[in-house]
Amino acid sequence: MNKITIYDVALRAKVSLATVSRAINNPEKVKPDTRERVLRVIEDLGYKPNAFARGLASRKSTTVAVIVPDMSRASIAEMMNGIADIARVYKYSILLYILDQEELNQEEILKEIIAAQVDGILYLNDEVTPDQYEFLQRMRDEYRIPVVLTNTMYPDHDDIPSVSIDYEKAAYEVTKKLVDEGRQNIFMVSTVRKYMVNDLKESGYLRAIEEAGLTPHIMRTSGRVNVNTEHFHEYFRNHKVDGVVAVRDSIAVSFMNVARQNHVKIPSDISVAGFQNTKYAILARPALTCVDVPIYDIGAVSMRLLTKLMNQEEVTTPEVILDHSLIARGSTL
Amino acid sequence: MNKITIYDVALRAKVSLATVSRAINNPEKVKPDTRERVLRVIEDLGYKPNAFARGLASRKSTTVAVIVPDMSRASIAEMMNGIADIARVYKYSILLYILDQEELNQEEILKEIIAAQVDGILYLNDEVTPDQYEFLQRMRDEYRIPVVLTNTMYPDHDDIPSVSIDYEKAAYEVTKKLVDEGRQNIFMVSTVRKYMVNDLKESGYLRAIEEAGLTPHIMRTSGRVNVNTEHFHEYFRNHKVDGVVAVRDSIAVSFMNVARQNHVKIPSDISVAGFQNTKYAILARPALTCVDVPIYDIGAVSMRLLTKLMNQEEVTTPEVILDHSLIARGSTL
DNA sequence: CTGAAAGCGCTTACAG
DNA sequence: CTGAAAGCGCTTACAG
Repeated sequence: MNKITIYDVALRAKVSLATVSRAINNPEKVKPDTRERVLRVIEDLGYKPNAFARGLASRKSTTVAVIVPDMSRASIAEMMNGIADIARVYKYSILLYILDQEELNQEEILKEIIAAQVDGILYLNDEVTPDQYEFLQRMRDEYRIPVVLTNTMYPDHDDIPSVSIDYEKAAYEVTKKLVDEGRQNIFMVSTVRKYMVNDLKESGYLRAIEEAGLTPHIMRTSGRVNVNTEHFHEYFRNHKVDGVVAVRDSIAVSFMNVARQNHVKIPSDISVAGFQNTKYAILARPALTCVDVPIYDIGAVSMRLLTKLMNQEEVTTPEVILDHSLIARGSTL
Repeated sequence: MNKITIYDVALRAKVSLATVSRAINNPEKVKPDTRERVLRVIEDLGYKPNAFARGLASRKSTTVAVIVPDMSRASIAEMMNGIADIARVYKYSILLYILDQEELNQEEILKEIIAAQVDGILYLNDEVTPDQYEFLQRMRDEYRIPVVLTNTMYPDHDDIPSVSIDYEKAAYEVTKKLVDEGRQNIFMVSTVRKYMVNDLKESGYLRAIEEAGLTPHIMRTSGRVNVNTEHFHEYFRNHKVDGVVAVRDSIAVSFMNVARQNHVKIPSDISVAGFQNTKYAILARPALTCVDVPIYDIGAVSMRLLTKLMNQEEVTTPEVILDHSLIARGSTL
């Protein structure tokens, strides 16, 4: 067992525990001489402060809670990488909370997070309901825990900082691309549930469509492949379509598959574009035109922003917008 | 702030703190009468034990470390769902450790995990090097922390429990399917780095090929799409291929794309199969035949197994093998 | 710049 | 079945 305590270090370095503690946490408050001696002993003994004792005494945990919906969406995994890398740099541990769909136990999770006494919270979710936003506000106001929204935002509020791209603009740009190709019947394929970022994508789409004097068509489908396949087939029977902007790559690919089954050629008959630039887009044939979202960076930047908040540093821009780009591939002209 | 402590509860319930503690942790040691009274007060006050104080006093954290390579592989995200669901049932928190490729800081992470005093470790990684295995053995022997290998195993050792499917058998079965179709030049597309489970897949492949009196061809490529695309093109110039078993769905899909570029028809000219049954397999055209790996279950079962080990319960089978199945789709005859 | 001491909020033998 | 008390391993005013 790792029995080495701060006391062992103090004994060996011939100082008090207080000094050992300071050498670790406030090195500038210790004379360079003794500091070095202490640090050497720490090294020699392989001493590592007990996280519980430290947490109990300091009321700080150097732990952040990462709250995610379910992890099955590829983008979240990549975001986690960005978060984890930066967390390591700043020596924070990550406590993972996965929200199941029902979210019945929201109150329970709140309590858990409080009990864990995390220093900060990263909230990764496309969807932020008013309830959830209020929940996060409570976390911040009542418990003084900084919160950052990662890859999402809440409309008309900037009291909780967020890191994201300009989804409205991105959607406008992709849609505009299809308009410029001369497409007349451009559909947006969005999701049934109300996702905040998808709302933004819809607005961007609408802006481009209206600007071009075309008629908007928003089709809401499920994220699940088997469900939306059925849905798409119906569409081909009843609608004229020559352009599609899907809110996710996988939905776009799924749409292309159905289009092909209906003997529609891509991109000559229909232009298709997606969002995220995942492996789905790259592996599809034709490869999918899409908005490239810097997912890793969004994770990394939001973790960095959170560290600033946890250190009470001044944060000037509560809403960080990262750059995106449009990647043209074979699914459009 | 959440100022409610065990002391507040004791005061209100007119008992000592010891009794409150027992009512929570060893309810059977408290008279039903008082127990109920205490629990009611806990409920009323919304009391939640401070995790640090508890951890410090009990030397138990009710936290498990989940060590994962990088999260970008879809399968791991799904496994995390299984882990998280079961963890919640048994009231364990999840501390996430993401290993970067280099793993230079392995020793550092070891120390971190020790300092965090986790009660158990779940090790998710296709690859287990001798170094890493030794590291895990130390965790278990020196620090008495139970460890479970999730979706991997270490050959010829069963001292660290594992949960997985029979990859050798699965690979044998897929390969056998291609053999039964009459394919003569069946390649296995595996990865450059030595992944334990991929070794097992290779053995299964070899067994089926040898049994059929065919010549084995194992091609090792990179997991990255742009790299292996190049690689595959070369193969078409230099080899006769009529069957391919890839160690991952995405590699199989990537191979199909290159095959099509080389004017090869699937499945008439080449049968292709993959592993995992991810969304890549479902979205591909033709849809990919593959081994369905019960990824969620592997996560859930290994977490459950870990809880048993942490409670010192008897564990009879150190190597849990879950069922897999073969899903035939359009990429094979 | 350093040390002695209190205290963080629990758990757990030890008595009774 | 219950309570008093020690102790888990740190941090942090407070003195000096």
